[in-house]
Amino acid sequence: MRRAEPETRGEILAAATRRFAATGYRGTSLQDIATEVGCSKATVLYHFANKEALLTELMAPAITELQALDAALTGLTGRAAQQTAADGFVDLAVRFRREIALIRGEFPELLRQPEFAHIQRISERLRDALAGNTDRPAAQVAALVLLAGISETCAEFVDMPDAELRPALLALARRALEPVPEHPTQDKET
Amino acid sequence: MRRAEPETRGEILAAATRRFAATGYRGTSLQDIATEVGCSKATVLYHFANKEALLTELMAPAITELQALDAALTGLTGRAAQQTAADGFVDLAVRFRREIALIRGEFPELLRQPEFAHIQRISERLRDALAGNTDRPAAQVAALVLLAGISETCAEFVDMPDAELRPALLALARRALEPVPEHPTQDKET
DNA sequence: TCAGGGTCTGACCGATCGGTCAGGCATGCT
DNA sequence: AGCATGCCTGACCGATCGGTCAGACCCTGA
Repeated sequence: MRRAEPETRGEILAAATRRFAATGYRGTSLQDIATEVGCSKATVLYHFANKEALLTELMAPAITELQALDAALTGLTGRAAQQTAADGFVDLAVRFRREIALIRGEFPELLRQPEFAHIQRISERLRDALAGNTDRPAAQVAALVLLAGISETCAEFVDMPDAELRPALLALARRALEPVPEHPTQDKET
Repeated sequence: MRRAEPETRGEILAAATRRFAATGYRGTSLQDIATEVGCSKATVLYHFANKEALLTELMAPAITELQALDAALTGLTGRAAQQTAADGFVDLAVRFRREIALIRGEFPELLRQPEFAHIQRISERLRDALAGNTDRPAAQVAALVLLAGISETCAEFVDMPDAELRPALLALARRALEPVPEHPTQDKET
């Protein structure tokens, strides 16, 4: 199966995207991807060092922007952190719906691997920000429900237009988030 | 490793619960369970027909109550359906936190198997009820965010006392759910 | 004493997984 | 022509998976 142009790499990426989205990362074998492309499994491993390299390349843009959101969050507290986190996360989730769908359900498990430890930490900071940097259980619960729920919903509604999905999520987040005081922990006002 | 009393079966169930909760259903091998119990893999398969039978036995009580909630939903529409679904689902999610944690993340995949097709249908009806039986995207989005978010949150906060978790989730659900007209489909007013 | 049934096990099976490797083929440079 | 290089492949590897099976062990009842 000789190919005229060296587009194989791109085709592998595209096929991997489809298969990961359909059956998950763990549920997709290199053979599955190779079959969909129409090449051999060895060819897939010629273009990518291993299965994980495929996933990381697919997720790279999303991770970059997630880190940017995390950076934008530093220094913010209370309501400001809450709103920045909510708006920023909804935006990311909507735009990177496909990427979220790729690792659907396998998020907790993938995060446990050391390579993704920093993402784990980012998502924790995101949760704290959404909770307005409060330890109050109700705020933590609301923050986690939103984070997890928005991710899953975006993965589920891959075909809904951005213009419908985004405002619906933003409105929901505004309704759901508990208002918090401006200086939450041990607040004395500066 | 002879055992004095025939408690092996129970020990296997307990070990399976711990392992599934720690590394997921797919991420746990029969050998893992056998090692934790201190018996052979063959013994696990002597007491349970196969791996799936272990899971279904673990999930049976939760599934039964989920079906009961589904039954209580029939005939209800609009606000009544919304509130019954929200209260009922929060209650189930809180009480069966451990069971949710067992299949964490693998829900979509497990649902795809024909044995669990009826649960798939129940969760769809639950989502419709939470949305107040409306097709409006905003309502469907809110319903799915709540369903997925509450499940994940309960699985995450396994150690939070019911008395804290339940009211936090109920308050959140009440805030998050869009009010819907009483007779939603083909509505003209509002 | 012996038979039978419940419990448990090691050895084994076929399938599938991610990954390796030596080599084949086409192309383009020298 | 000869050679290097990029692309691709079949054959193969060790590991692990869920599951099977013949038989060993122990207890009980006749």
